[in-house]
Amino acid sequence: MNYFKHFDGLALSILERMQAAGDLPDGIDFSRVSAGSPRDPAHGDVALNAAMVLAKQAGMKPRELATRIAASLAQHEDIESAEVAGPGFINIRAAASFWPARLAEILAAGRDYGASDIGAGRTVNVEYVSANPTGPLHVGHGRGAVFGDALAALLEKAGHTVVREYYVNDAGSQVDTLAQSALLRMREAQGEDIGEIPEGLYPGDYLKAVGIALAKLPDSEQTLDGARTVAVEMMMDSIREDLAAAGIKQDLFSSERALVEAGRVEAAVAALEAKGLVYVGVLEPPKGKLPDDWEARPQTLFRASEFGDDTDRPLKKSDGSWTYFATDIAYHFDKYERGSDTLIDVWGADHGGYVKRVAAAMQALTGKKDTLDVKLCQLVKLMRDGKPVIMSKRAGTFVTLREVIDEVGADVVRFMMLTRKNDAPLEFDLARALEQSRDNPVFYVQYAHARCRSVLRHAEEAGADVSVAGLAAADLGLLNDPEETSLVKQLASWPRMVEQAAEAHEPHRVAFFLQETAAAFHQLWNKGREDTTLRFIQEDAPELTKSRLALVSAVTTVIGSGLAVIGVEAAEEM
RNA sequence: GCACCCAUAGCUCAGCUGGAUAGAGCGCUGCCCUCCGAAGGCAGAGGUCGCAGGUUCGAAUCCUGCUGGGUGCACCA
Repeated sequence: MNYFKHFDGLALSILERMQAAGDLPDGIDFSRVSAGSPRDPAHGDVALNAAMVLAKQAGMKPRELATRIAASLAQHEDIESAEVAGPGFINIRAAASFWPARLAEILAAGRDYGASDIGAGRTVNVEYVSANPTGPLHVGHGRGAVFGDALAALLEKAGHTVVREYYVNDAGSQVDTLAQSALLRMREAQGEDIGEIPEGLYPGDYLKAVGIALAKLPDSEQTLDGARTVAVEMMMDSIREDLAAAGIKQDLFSSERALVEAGRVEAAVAALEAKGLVYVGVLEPPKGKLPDDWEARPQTLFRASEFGDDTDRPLKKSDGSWTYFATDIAYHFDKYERGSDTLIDVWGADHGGYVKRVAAAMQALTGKKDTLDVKLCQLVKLMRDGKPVIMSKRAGTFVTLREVIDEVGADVVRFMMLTRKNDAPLEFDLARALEQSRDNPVFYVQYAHARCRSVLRHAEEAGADVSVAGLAAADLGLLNDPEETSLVKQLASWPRMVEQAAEAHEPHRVAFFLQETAAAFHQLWNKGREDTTLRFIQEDAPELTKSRLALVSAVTTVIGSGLAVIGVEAAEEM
């Protein structure tokens, strides 16, 4: 249960009753009424803004209205008190039984705790990674991969049906370059001295294996077409291995080539044409510094500027073939027509300039403004002990995702990639990621979980029943220390976190929530060092011990549930 | 020149879609191991939320204009 929504609902039903009784005018807008947490926990458990938001429409003073709402709220069995404070806040204190009930809920739900139905089964398509099949994944791809994967899991937890998709750019000139590079490696494999790899071809050693494979094929398949197929297949295999090593799961690998061959581009452009949004024209030269080879020429254009883009955009190249943009329109339209009403693309920040035109095309085709949400991931700066790791594609020393995973492990990579919001650059320090200290968020969260497990093991050795069923039988009302209640509140806010992070498409919030939860637990733990009556295991008080073990168990549940969204294993021991 | 993103403690960053006295970590100062894991925790110092306006009961958050940084800017993918 999202308990904020619960109290929100209580308030709304009171407001509706007041309206029915004529105490509030009809047609009043309740949509801005919402429950939040009070700045100071001493104020109560939940703060309600209803009176301040509605005062003007109701023609009443905020505090006056608040007093009346509060009086009704205080009647409810879940509410111990409702007090008016400040400019018109209603501070609600939940009934004594409320928090133990949340704890019981956590224990009963297990790892599913936090699941929500706000998605209502609607289908969301999350497209991520989609790296060109021309080489191994690098660290930047890794960020998008983790982000997309965690977002997909988050949306699923919030009740959406999710399609996790990878768009394979297996058509176009980059793949031709790949094929040519592979053919060169084939000649190398056949014993020819190929010397330096010419400028414009891919120099990476990873293509040697492709060359060897090509050399084994019959002559009839040692063509550009054959090389294209083999190279893309082998590159995708290696990418899939990298993804598997990172624990990234994708349901669908869509082929650009297949899309083009199925005539989807013509269909999408025809759909735009039917709306009168395609024409042949000459674009203004770009402002500022002009490309050397710029020349005015007539092109087939899409009226992107009518949908918020800066200029109209070409659909055809000068040789008459489709632009990448045209196939991309077709691809996005295809995803939409396959039944996803929301499309999320996870891109590198270097594609930022491309967002508007795709969004424009989607708006033109669907008539809706917000079907597409593009999440741009900023650069990952790889560090070691505070010093940047030198990355250079030219020198062949660029760091692959695989290398980083091999060094620090997939769990660490996944967590670290979510310690910044997607639109901020991320510094990833390889040394710090393995450090066992407060500095290292992955460790800190894992440590909290391991500590909990350790307590439960100790209790079990001492003969306590730490099974979920055993703990559920505990008298959870015995947990009345403020530190304990505040930890329960933290745990109980997980369902709301899931909903908010899912709505905002921001999986990093889960990583921060986990750190806060871990901190709340470590805090309580250390309280027990100073005040022995606060320790979880009280030998002379088995009932109290049981209820405290239930709390500890709930901590493992919530941390485990959060880590599952990120795709990180919860540690039993460190 | 234009578009998008960013600007919050000395440093690295959160900030619940507009709420009350803006929060963590690192660093600094002083503390806490006879103990279920000190691989942790407590307390203190540290802020004109880049600047200037605007919107309203209320702005770090929304709008406008600046300043400073990042990214990208015919037909490439």
